[in-house]
Amino acid sequence: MPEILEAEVARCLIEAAALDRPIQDVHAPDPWFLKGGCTPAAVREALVGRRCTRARRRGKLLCCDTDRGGPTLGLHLGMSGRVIVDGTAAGDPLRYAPNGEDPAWVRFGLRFADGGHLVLRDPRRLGAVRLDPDEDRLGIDAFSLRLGDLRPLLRASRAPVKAVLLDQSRIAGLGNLLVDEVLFRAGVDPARPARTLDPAEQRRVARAVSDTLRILGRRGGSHTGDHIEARRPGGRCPRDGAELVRRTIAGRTTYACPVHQR
DNA sequence: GATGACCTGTGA
DNA sequence: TCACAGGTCATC
Repeated sequence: MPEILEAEVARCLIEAAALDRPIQDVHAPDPWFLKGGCTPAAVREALVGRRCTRARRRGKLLCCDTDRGGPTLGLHLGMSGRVIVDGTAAGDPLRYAPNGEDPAWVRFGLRFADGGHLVLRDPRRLGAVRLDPDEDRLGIDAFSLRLGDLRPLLRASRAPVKAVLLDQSRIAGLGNLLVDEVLFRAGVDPARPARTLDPAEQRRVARAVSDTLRILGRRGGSHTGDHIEARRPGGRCPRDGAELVRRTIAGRTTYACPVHQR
């Protein structure tokens, strides 16, 4: 599913292919998909005639600024959303999500005056579009997370370390798969109360976040982790061969190695 | 901070 | 036919 890596790929696609093209029409066939109280008519009114000037990202949220004082268009991919510009989709096929092309899955689109279009396709309908999203509700972007940012977050919480890493208001961008991969690499049990991590473990987690984003980013997304293939009942740890333990932590399915994640 | 609802395609 | 996947939000 889309996490920060998929969002970044989508941002790059928008930046490369959708900026500075006048918006001629807005396609919003699914009012439910529009959040923050806006309607298809309001979005059309706000965007038609403008151009996107910049594509930014904070965590998993895509922000497209528009010209002449227009609103920022916020796009969220939910768990199955993909951005498509002129028929080209960003990134690899998604795991746990359909990858077909059913037109009914198009939840939102911009048609440009030149005839091209930007589309958000989301079979599961858990994505969202809104105008002027509140970006400050999100914490520090995971790409810029440093040990000095992470340490106080961990020290301040009795919740499982996994819950802290998943909390978008503290660290923006990490989803279920990336967090499991990070803790796998760091050798830390996801259920450990965050504040019980010692300085060496804090360092390993901070390092694992940046390593994981860099390495999986190069490989092509959050579904390319070392840990992912073992992510099934009976799966074995690729590091030491132990059978992974499946639990629910922070409300999410969690796989961890009972031998080296302590 | 934890839990369940939201939504729907997939695979058993 | 049904459990399950998961990001986010409302509610406890």
